[in-house]
Amino acid sequence: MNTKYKYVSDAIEMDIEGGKYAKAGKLPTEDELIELYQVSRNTVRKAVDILVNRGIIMPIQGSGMFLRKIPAGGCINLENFHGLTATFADKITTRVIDFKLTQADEKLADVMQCAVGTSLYFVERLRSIDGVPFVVEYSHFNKDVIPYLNMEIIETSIYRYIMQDLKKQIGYVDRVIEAGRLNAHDAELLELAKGDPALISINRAMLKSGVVFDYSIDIHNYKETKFLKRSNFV
Amino acid sequence: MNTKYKYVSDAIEMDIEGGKYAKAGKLPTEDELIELYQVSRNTVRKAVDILVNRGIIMPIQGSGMFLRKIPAGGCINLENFHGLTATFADKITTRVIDFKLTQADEKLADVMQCAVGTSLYFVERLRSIDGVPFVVEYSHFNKDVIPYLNMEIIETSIYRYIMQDLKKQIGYVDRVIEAGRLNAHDAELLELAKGDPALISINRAMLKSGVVFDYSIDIHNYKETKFLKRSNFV
DNA sequence: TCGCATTTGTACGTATGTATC
DNA sequence: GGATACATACGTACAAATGCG
Repeated sequence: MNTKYKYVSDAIEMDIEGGKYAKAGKLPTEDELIELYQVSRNTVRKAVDILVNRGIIMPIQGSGMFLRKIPAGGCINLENFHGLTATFADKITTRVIDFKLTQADEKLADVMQCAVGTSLYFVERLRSIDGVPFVVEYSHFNKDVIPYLNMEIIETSIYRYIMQDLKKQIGYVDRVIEAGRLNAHDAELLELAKGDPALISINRAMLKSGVVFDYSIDIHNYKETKFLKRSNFV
Repeated sequence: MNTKYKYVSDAIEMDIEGGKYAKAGKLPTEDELIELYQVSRNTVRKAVDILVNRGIIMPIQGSGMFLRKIPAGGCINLENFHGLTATFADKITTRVIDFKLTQADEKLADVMQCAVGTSLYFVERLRSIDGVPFVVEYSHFNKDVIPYLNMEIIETSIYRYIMQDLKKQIGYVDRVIEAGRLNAHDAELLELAKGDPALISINRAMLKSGVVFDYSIDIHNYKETKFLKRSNFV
């Protein structure tokens, strides 16, 4: 089910990343994009809206649609979907610490909106970027949604597997971000000291149908991680 | 310049907050909202889109537009604009630590996209919620945009002053979130210990015209602060 | 300073597709 | 399979901000 606006949005984004509009610092006008992609104005505007919401461009009435400058130092853009693989792509290495089948206890059943006893995959992974330990991820996946997982999948990207192979559409992600202290276990994995600060992200991911399929706790290396959040107001 | 979609969006949001749809757990259908507000379908959809992007509702095709549950424990929603006053409203007290007129040095001129030597207001504030120290904010405001500030304004909400009194429209906010350690000064203000973890947010705010008017560094009490980020995918 | 062209923003209408119930 | 409800996509017209002459 491919849509025109998604196609246009992706095409524009790739052109931005390819540096096509870097010199001008702005996109072509709406009329030019209409001509270029042979779609209606609404479709161009819907495509552009996606990029606006992701903080990539900044339209200014009467003037144009300007590229937003990228802040220094590999931030994880919270609008990008599963930040890590989107931001660092091929630089990531993953070490699987634990991988097993479990059952939802009461607390997990509550946050994952499933029955107590539902089969869950539990995965603990250490992910490094250019060899530097970056984040310890404790993940729970609902086996009703993701019937099968293996080492190869969890060593690369589970999200890609869900979308490309299982053909399921990810709809919504809730993320709570806070700071805390490292326990001994996480500190060792991240090559930091027990009691050091930690940047913690607790995530709940849902399909378009609203079904929760992932609940995970990410303990980030505070020296290496920055989150970027860009907002637009109406 | 009041728009219909903003009116409808605000109206729906107030109804949600007032608990009008809590029992059903979902909004009226698009057709019902069209009838209710006497606007076109596109306008209803645009109004609803705002709430979707803010993570307040979750439309599911063929089914309805469902309310998204609010996570426990007073998170600051990163989609809400200037989180603090939006989230905690009347519980906030502000203590002004420092307030002076300065000039942009090279670093500030760079991030604020103004000339070196531009007049800036510098404000240091400690904000508490229900008497608990919550965040130390170090803010720089471009005096070309905000020609006048006084104690009363900085003790309440500068953003409200900009919008309601100066009638300027806030367009974009960039926010970088990281964790670090408290220095002695901030620790004392937050009633924590030097070296304790800190949740740090560094913000740049722009008007709709793209002019940067605020650059601020917020040092949050890590025991009290949680950020909430909700995303939708296409 | 004024006016005009450019460019994005708002609002309406219509038709058809697609997922859910 | 039919009804319901959200999603995509086309079109039109006018408003509002910017920028240039």
